[in-house]
Order: sequence, then C-alpha cells, then structure tokens
Amino acid sequence: MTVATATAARRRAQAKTEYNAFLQVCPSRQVLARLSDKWVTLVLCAVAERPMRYGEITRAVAGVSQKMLTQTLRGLERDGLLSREVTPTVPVTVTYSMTPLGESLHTVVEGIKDWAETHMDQINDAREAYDSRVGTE
Amino acid sequence: MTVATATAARRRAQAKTEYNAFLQVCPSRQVLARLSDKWVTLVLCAVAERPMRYGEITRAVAGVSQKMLTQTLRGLERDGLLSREVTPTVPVTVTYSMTPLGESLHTVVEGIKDWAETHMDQINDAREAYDSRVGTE
DNA sequence: CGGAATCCTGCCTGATACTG
DNA sequence: CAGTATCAGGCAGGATTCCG
Repeated sequence: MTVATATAARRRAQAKTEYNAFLQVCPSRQVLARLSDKWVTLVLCAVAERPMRYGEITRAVAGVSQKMLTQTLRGLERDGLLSREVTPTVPVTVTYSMTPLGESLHTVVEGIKDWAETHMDQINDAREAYDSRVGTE
Repeated sequence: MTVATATAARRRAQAKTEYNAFLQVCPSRQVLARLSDKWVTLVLCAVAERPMRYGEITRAVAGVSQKMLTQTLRGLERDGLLSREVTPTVPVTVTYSMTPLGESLHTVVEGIKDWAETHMDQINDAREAYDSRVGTE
C-alpha cells in the first residue's frame, strides 16, 4: 500500500468498523451476503432438484464460468450447504448434493420465490407507474 | 466491436439467452437480484422500524455512501417498496416510509433473518470444520 | 438538508490455457 | 471430467464537489 492511499484506506476501515456494529444487529446480513452471490441461488435451485455432477451444473446454470461455479460450489460446501462427493473412477466423478442444512435454506429461498411470484406484478406496475411519472414530469 | 471479439461476444450473448431461459424458471431471481444489493436489506431493515429521513438512514446504515443510499432508495421507491415524501420546509425534509408491499417483503426477509439466526452457528461450525480440514490436509 | 454529477479505483467477472 | 492459474476488462461502488 502506498502512502497516498493510507488515509483513504484508513477511513474505509473506520467506516467498516462502524457499520459492523449495525451488522451485528442484523445477523441476516451474513446469510444475505451469501445469497447476494448471483450464482448461489441458481446453483442452489439446480442441485435442490437432484444431486448433480459438475458438468451437469455447468449446463443447468448455463452462462456461469467455471471459475465462478467452482468458487460458488466451494463457498456452499464450506458453509455446509452442499456436500461434495468424489468418486475415483478413471475419469474422476464429482457429485454435489444438498445437505439437510442446504435443504432448509432452500425452503426459505422458496418462500422468497413464492413472494416474488405473488407480488412480481405489483412491482412491475409500480415500476411502470414510476417510470411514466418520471418521464412525464 | 472488432472482428476479433465478435466470436466471444456472440458466445456470450448466446449463453446469456440460454440462462435467461433458466431464469424464467426461477422467478425469484428478479427479487433476489434486488435483495442482492448489499444495502437494500439494511435500508429495508432500518426503515421498517420507523419512517426515517435521509440523514437518519445515512447514520443508521453507517458506511453507505450517499451515492449508494440514493441509488438504493430510488430503486426501492421505483419498485413500490418505499414511499418518499417531500415536505417543502425551509431546509427541505424528505421522509421515507414502508409501503404495504414493502412491509410484506420485509416479513419475508424476516424469515431469512430468522433462518440465519437459527442456523448461523451451524454454518460457522461447518466453516471451521472445512477450514481446519483444508489447513490440515 | 438532500441530492446530482463527476471522476477514479479496485474488485468481480469472464476468457483462455494448462493439469491430473 | 473436474478443476487450477493467469490475464484483461468492465462496472460497481467510493470520494469529492456542487446545486436547490
């Protein structure tokens, strides 16, 4: 780190400390931080259906890079949400499946999904109203 | 666009189209995309307690920049989750409060929060186990 | 006070190539 | 097949400044 950036870094660290206090109040932050990862939800949805191999997930969540997929899978495994099973066949086989913990999280995510399906049209209406209002004024 | 990147761009667009199909299957994605915004949840939590003014939210969610706060508030307002009320006093007063729609989303978010509080220790245990396992091997 | 506009940095992300 | 390593770019996000 250069001297020039020291002050900025310092202030950032300071701010980080400050809002950590608020984060303590809201423990959901840490889990939401996980769900924030764009791919986490998709992978979770995919594997929730049935255990999948690496390649299958790649295809199911088409658009994800190996890097992100691996990173996501590692994170989910680390958090005990997915289990990774290696079968030492000749071309090595790796299967990912949900853990009970992962299942329970998936249930909650389903709750959000339900909310989304129920209220999505209201949100769209609100957006259109807002946009036309802004466009008109 | 150069000729050299045409192929890559093409494939990217292709992939995008593909996983859009998957996203259609998972409508929760759009709402999750909202919740993914780091600050959305925090702001939602803050305003859910009581209507707040811009400055109050800034302090409550200490660490957020005006840019991100404004951006977040605009997004939430656009989606009809928050309402923005301007009182033309001498120093203008702007108050944000939850809409019924916002309240209902907050209820769901509370569900996540509950899950988080209930299972956070399990996740931490899993993390420690994973880390020590990796560190040992 | 509440916000808009600008600039600028760093990280997230993706593409590519290589390994076991 | 299931990754790892490396490189390059874009864009989210922060700091700063100015306006109503």
